[in-house]
Amino acid sequence: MAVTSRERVRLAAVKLFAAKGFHGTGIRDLAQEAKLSSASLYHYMGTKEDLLAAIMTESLRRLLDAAEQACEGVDEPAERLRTLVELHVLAHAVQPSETRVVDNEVSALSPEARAPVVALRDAYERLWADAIADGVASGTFATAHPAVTRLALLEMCSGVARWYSPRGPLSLDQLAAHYSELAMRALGCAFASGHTGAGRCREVVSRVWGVPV
Amino acid sequence: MAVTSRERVRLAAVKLFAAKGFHGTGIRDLAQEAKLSSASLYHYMGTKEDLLAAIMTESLRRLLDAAEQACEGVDEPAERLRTLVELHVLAHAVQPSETRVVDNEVSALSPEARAPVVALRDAYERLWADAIADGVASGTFATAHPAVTRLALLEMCSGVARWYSPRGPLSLDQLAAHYSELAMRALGCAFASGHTGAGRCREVVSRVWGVPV
DNA sequence: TCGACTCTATCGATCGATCGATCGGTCGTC
DNA sequence: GACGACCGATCGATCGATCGATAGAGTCGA
Repeated sequence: MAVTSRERVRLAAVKLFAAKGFHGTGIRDLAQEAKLSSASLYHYMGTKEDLLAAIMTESLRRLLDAAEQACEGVDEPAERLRTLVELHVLAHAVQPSETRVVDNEVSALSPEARAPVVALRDAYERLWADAIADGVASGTFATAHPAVTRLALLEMCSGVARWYSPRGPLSLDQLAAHYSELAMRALGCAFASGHTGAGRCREVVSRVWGVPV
Repeated sequence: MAVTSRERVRLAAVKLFAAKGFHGTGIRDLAQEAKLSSASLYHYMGTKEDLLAAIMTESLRRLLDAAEQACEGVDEPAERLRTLVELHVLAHAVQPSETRVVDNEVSALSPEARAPVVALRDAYERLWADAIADGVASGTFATAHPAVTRLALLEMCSGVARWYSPRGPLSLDQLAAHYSELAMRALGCAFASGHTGAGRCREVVSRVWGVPV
């Protein structure tokens, strides 16, 4: 069989949790989407909350790995932040459902299940914080409140998952380049040296998420 | 009585819908928060969905009115966008629950209830689109994809409701000024003429939402 | 080669709990 | 005595989850 039942359950959950929310999605909705009975679902998962937590940690784990791979050897802070922005935007554009679940359903988790998810999220945001702090320290970036700027840029980039459509006028490359330009400008770094890492981001996204970019 | 039951129901709904989502909030949760029985709730509202729709339309109506008031007589595009950004950020900072419900729970509405909400949202975004288009036309702004930039800035500003705390290091004034600066930079308009409308935004927010700013 | 046995994948039926909503009331106040 | 405010009890529906069962594929000793 090309797609296992286990994979169908996961895909169904990502799709429905993103579209209707965790609490808005019933076990029977999940079963119908995965073409299984509601009882069979429990052969592949623990509780509904376990399923959500697994999706979130796996998705964040992938994003964190991808970001670390893409940044490897990129020392110049502006270049590193460009890479982070482009990777984030590409990930949110090619996996909007997954990223929407991660971004919107954290509050549906119990405190115990939430902790590891928040830890992964913090580790990921640390990459952004370090790149911005390095850029500020070296004089490349000029921003009065680096932490606020980081949050603003992250929210800006995550928003892509809420509206981007591949049928729209922008290609993924154009989208990533535009956001990277917005971020550089916001950081007072409009005339940064030529950016050469876009291809590497595409390659990492393609490999980590297994989709053509 | 200082606070009517009707107001308590509304406040309870905003608080709980923002914290746990529409589907994650039960009628009994609402009743407990509003200090009423679940039966009495229905003396003040229609269905649970009616309550959500009323909160969303009222909240968006207020935001749209406030934006129109704040922009009245502001002709210079950069100045107009600054005003919109500051108003949006202030509104999201002082009313995070309301704005989170508006931003996150649209998909919980049935198509019939959703239409007027989306129409209001579109009218509001039109103000942003016009300001950006005017600025691009007059050469004040430089952006390759105005529509994408508008979405990026809107998501960036709306994100404030997800993290801002008045106990943090930034005052509301500093927050609004910083976001307005980020937006101007992103639009390639870093050296815009002195901004004088911050006081007007504070006044409008204070009046429309009835809170001290 | 053949039964006996095990394991995986799946299901219909159903559990107790909770859901949103409604009923027929009881208060106090004007 | 009419009315607005409010509630205990309860409705049918749906919730997440579990039950015992079955069909089929693989395993293994005789």
